Amino acid sequence: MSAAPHQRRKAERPDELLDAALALFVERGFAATRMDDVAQRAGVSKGTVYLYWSAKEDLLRAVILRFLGGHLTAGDQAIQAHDGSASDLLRHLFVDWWIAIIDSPTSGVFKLMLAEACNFPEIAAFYRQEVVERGQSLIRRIIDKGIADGEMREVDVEAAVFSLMLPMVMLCVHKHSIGVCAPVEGLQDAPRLIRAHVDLVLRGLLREPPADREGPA
Amino acid sequence: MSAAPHQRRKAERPDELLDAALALFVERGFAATRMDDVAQRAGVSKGTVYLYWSAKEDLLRAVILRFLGGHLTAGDQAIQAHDGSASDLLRHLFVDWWIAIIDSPTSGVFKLMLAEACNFPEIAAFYRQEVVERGQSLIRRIIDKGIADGEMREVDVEAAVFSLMLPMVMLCVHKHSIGVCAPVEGLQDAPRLIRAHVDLVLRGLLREPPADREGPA
Amino acid sequence: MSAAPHQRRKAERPDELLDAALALFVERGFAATRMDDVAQRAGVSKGTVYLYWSAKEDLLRAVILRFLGGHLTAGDQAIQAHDGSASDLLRHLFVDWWIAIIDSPTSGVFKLMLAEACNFPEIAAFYRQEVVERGQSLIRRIIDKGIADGEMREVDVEAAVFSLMLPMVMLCVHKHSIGVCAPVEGLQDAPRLIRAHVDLVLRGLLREPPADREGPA
Amino acid sequence: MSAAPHQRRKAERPDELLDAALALFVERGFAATRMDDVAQRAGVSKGTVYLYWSAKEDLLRAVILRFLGGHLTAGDQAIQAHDGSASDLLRHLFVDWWIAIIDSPTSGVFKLMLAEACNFPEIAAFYRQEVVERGQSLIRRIIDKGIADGEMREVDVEAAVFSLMLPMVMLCVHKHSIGVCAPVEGLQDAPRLIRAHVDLVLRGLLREPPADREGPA
DNA sequence: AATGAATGAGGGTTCATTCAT
DNA sequence: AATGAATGAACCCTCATTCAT
Repeated sequence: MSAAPHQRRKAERPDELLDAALALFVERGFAATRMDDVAQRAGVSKGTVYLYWSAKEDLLRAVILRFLGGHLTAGDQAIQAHDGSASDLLRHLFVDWWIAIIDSPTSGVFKLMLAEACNFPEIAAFYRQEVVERGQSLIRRIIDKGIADGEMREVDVEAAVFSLMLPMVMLCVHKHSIGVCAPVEGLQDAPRLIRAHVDLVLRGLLREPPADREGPA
Repeated sequence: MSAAPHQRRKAERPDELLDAALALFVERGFAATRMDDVAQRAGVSKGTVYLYWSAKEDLLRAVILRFLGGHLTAGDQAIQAHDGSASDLLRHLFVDWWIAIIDSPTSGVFKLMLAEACNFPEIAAFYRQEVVERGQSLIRRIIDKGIADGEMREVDVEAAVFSLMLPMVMLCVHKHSIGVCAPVEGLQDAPRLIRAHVDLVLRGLLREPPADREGPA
Repeated sequence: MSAAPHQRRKAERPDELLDAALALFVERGFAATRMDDVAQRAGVSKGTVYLYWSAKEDLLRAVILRFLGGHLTAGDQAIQAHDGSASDLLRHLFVDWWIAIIDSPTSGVFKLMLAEACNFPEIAAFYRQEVVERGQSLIRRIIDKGIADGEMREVDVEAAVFSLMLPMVMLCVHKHSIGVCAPVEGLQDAPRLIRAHVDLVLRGLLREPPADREGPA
Repeated sequence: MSAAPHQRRKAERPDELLDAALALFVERGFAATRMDDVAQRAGVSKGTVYLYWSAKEDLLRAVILRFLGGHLTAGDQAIQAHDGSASDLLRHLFVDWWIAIIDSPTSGVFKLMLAEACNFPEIAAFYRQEVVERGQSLIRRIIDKGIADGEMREVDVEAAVFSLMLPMVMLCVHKHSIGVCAPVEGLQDAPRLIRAHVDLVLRGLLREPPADREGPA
């Protein structure tokens, strides 16, 4: 409530600092971000950051962990709760999930991870296991179900997973990279691209493509 | 064959330095790479780098320019020379072009650009114009041709372009990122993924999908 | 017997803090000791130290003053009370006094003073006056008496004083320095060294050395 | 010869820096000395120090090693070369050696070592082995010889060694401590104190003390 | 009296850049 | 053209000190 320099806000501080750190790490890169900048953006002084993490690297770890926590578990549960066909799952859950991700701060973590993976192999290993592989497995289960149900052709499932996922991740990366400073016309409207991509790939996957109602945008 | 080794050395210095700089910028990031590291990797002393570029940023610019030069023009000419159908172009030229890119140092430039775009907007603008937009335009022309020939459905062309391109770029980025330190099973075999992706998307694009000869890999 | 434990605590806080501060200042040096360490060793929080002393330097001053208070006055009185010969005084009072000092926390103050004298000239001046010079004067009076009584030769009294005192101080310093981390064999048994030293010097001082009853230890 | 900022003096720099570092470490203590101060005193900039030692602690190690190198070996050889009696050795070699030490920068190393031993146990172990124990052993051999020759009584040799050495070391420590900022009258004239101390102890050691020619100073 | 979150100046160390050789 | 010693600004991190509670 008070605005005195010595506010006592231990409870809120860490989250504010993690928000600030994520924004700056994503925008400038880890090495190019100064601890001072993080502190200032969160409205505290340099020393305060060190009350919560003992080194810049620890702060990075905390940022990654925090912003990769919830989403995947949410996706997992949504799939289990859903009882539609595989193409329904892709057309709705998958699409909605990625639209939400792109709008959330988590989208930045993809850029951050890809940029810093080599410098922090231990964080990269966590990312691969908890994000990449869990994500792959979610999509794979959907496609497997589609094939088992006879809805989809017997494709190279692993490759199809990547056809679905890689452009999603790339949209996230792009949004926080070229998208910020040299916007590419047509890459701005992520929801439209996501829907169109899923439609296109789905038509490639399905045994019986739907009647063609759509013309060019 | 060539001049004396010592002479040849001199003439090749800048290229050796650019090679070294690219490798390190891609692996560690621009800010985390020291001029000393670049010099050492090229087998010269720190001061020598400054004989060719007057600042670290200039070196970055030179690296980007050098490694983004040729490939696109080559693609441009190949398309013009080719006289097959749109699906042939995608299945052969597009696929071969990207397989070559992934194996070349240029694949690293994508990671570098995405990581540093915000810090060097001027380089990002160049990249958008010379790489992203020219690339888009190449693919768009192929799809436009496919539609004009009646081979392809009247899809959202812009979205289809991104469906084709984004995973290619993502494979490049991944190769120099998680792929280095926490390899993801299934993402290692890029040629197979590229072919499968083009097949899948192509089947989504074509008016009359080919008979289904392929099972899962 | 005493007040409630909580009450007693409060009253003894400053002393507990001074004990902690002395131990750490002696072990690590003044500059290398953190206020936090002092507080923790005394079982209080950092801020509490500032309730009693307003700066780290003040704490140092308090430590020095406290631990250099009593001993010398005690020595003074003991000499006045004693009515034996000069050699008796040395062999008993002097020896016992130093044996007690070495075992007490005061021995650490010598190390602390010698290490910090240049940085705190005002404390050094106090030390010189209250400790060095009063100590010198005590010993000088003993030797003067020995000479006046004809028991001792007419030696360079000032030099003899230092011959007696310097090794005592050195034993104290050593105990808290090399003695802690790289013990020197033979320097561990301070009482034996003190007695032997006094014997040796006394034999050098006396007009008629005692019959030689002792062999090597 | 030139005074340009970019002098090329790799050969002389380290010694100049070690001189500066010793002086400051001795005067202010290791922790209280800034690398900046060391650099400035040697007339170079902060970064230059790191061209020669990679951390402050390494600089400390180098200082200790450099200034404890020669003296003891010199003492060793002098004893072997000398063919006089044990009392001659003490009265001349020992006295001269310590007078030289006190006047040399090495005397400061004793203060530095005693102050920092606990913080750098590995350096302390080196000091104990190379300085303390070698020094002890030199003196012990002299006294052993004196006893073997029948010149000296059969005293506690180890204790006698300390009676001779401790005041010498203490004079060194004192010179760089209280002696700098709160000079003690009578402790200023080290040569006189050293000679008087050796005389006194020698008279305690000898079987037949010399006739008493000397009065008080 | 006591706490401990917060501050910010300061020190160790790094590294882009310069320049005499 | 090439070197590498030297510089000094900048950054990470520490810690004496403050102050709201």
